[in-house]
Amino acid sequence: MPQRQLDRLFDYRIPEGLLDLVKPGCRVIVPFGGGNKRYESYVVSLTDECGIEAEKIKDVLQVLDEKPLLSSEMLQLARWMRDKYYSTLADCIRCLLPAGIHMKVDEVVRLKGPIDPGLPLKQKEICEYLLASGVNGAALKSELMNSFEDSRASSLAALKKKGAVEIEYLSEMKEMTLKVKTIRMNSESPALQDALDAAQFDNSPRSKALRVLAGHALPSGEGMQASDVLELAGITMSTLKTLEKNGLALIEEIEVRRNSVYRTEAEALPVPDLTQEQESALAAILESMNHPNPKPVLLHGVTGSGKTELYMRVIEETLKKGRQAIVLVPEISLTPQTVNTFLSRFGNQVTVTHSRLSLAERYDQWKKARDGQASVMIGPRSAVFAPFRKLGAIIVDEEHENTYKSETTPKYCAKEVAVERARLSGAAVIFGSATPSVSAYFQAEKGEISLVGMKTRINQTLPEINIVDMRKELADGNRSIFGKDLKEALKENARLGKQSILFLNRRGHSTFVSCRKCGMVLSCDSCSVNYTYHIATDKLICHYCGKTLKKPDICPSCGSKFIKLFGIGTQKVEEETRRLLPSEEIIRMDMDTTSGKNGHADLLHKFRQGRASVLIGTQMIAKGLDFPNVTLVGVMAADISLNNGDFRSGETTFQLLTQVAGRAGRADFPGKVFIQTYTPEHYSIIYAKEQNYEAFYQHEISIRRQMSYPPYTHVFYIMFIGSQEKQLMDALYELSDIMASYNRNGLYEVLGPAPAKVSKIKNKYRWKILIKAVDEEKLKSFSFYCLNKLNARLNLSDIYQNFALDPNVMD
DNA sequence: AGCACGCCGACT
DNA sequence: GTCGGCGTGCTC
Repeated sequence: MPQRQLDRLFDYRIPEGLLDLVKPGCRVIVPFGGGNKRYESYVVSLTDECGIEAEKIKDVLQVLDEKPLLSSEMLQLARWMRDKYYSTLADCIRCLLPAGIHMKVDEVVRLKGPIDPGLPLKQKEICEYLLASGVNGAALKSELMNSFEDSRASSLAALKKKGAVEIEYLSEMKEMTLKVKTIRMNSESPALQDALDAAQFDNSPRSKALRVLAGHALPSGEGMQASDVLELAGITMSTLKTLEKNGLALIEEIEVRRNSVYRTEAEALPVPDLTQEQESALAAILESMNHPNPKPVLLHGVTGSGKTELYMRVIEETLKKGRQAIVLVPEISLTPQTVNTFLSRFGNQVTVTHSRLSLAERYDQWKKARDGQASVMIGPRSAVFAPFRKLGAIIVDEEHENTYKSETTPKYCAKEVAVERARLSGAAVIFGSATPSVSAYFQAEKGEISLVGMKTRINQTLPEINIVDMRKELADGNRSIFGKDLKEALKENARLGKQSILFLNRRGHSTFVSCRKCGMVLSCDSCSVNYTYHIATDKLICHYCGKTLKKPDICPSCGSKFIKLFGIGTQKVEEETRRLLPSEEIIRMDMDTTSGKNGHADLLHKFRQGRASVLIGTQMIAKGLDFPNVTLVGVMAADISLNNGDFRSGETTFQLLTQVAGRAGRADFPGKVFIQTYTPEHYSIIYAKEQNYEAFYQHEISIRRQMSYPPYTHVFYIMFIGSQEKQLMDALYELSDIMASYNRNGLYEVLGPAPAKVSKIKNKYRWKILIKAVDEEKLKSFSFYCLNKLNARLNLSDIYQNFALDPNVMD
């Protein structure tokens, strides 16, 4: 059961007939609780004795698996995850298994005889419903309960007690398909045109929904994924349901077809010879792999140094030893080209998972790994759970990417899981990146992981990188979003028939405040984090400590009135680019233009084919893409990612700019990069220009030390969610008092309470407290000690309490 | 979290 | 008396 209060093991008796079938790692169905409700559950271990009175113990009812789904190693991994990520064992086990194998146990209510006319009204209504809508007087409990306005739980219980109805359980495999809700406009509806016209003029959820639908309508009349519409329009499902009710739209459940993109025969690629540098890097990796419990390796190889070829060699070695390998990649770089590289070398030993596989296909891949039909699994973070028997190596490509942290419970980090899993099975872990995360490099410095470096580019020249000081452009009277040089370069590139990419690394909705004259960015003095502007309240808020202030009208540093909110979006860039290059084809790629099934891939394909000369987009076009004809890259506003209100902003900016620089120009055509910024002296920008990781790291790590940020400290994150804001605040202020009183020697720094970045979701308020400390274990025990005190003092049963250690996003 | 049990007011 | 509303505590 995924509830914290129930997160323990329960003992069951195995009836005679099932004795041989129940094995650790199998799923069984057991009765649970007073009502003996049936649950799918996992057998963790078998024993002859337990400390429970014999009469309390119930029987296992059914065994669901012939072969265990979980090895003892995986069970151990699940237990480790529970402790590490404050989750329940059941949630962790579920996370290790492929989605779609789970059993659904339907509860059916059956009427046992004629209806007693003397029954109270509510109970009689239940019986009448069963008689009228049920099959042979039986109906699904969920449907029964939903057909009444009020709650009938106690009435049903009364009927059960009297023996007027009984509950039966039907277990069946969930259908092994992925169904997706889609919505499309109902072109038959006479009211549709009027509704669309009216939708142009306001911002009601309904109008936003209609605009999104109209904007993405396909001639084929195919529907859009409902989840995409919700995201694009910023609305909820109920709005769409209303549209359907009014006959303006149709909602359908559509089955995701079996996707065979990666089933194609791999094109044979030549096996390249290793360079001197690759040879010695490989030797170093293999040498460290030969230890019985190898230390993880950080492979720091500049862009184009041939990391992938090294991965292949490591996998070859692993397979030779009769062991298996996992390759983790960010979902976005899981392109057919990447996959083809592995397929061409390892053929049908390779299996690939990705988010667009149907549930059945994911299950197939999972079984292949378990049953030894595949030896190499490539996939995003969840591939770290591939059920190999003798795992030999886990490779984590683009180790610095934040996609390795899961945002749903259990909030695991695939990199951490990889290390633990490798420890359990004596496998090697290789982290690869051109711009390693500060934390990984820090671990390498401390000797916790071994560092292997590759500094030479094969077949690649570094583009010319120019930093454009936008303050100077403004002083020179240039108010355009393009600096002079970038403008000229864009025109020149178009004239030469070459392609250009423009980046606007803008993330999230909130924006920062900066002075266009002196470049000063308003930041909180107690957290050294930039203030975030909230349009709803017209105030600046520090997301770490919660300090709030009014937006100033003049710059506190130089007194100029050019103080400005930074919020240019990709649309604005597109508009200006069209004005600059009226005869060129331009593609804009962002959340608004890539919603469809293949929106992303289609636009990239179009650009690759040369059917457009400028590509404008957000981060999504920065990662792992390689366009040979692109010779110019412009970063429109490097400051946006530099000032996103997170202590990692320097790191992410450096990584992004370094990646971007790698996009321009390959061997034959040297490229040009323009980085536009209001803070050209920022170390992230300067070192990215120099492509000097080492210098960047030294600078960054010294700031982390000074400011006590990770990796020098750990941050424990507590979020309370509830419908009464005052109750949340009171509870968290109480918690912060408790923490203050136990924090006599100042080992822990308590920040907050503060509202979460998204302070209200679905009418539930969200407030948080952050605690910083050097020692991870002490931090955890201190936090939980104080939380226990708080829970003993106040009744917080209607508050949802959420915890995370060093989370990816501090929302 | 569910769900039963148990204690209390409203209504036949 | 009996029904059903809600608070409390248990679940092998």
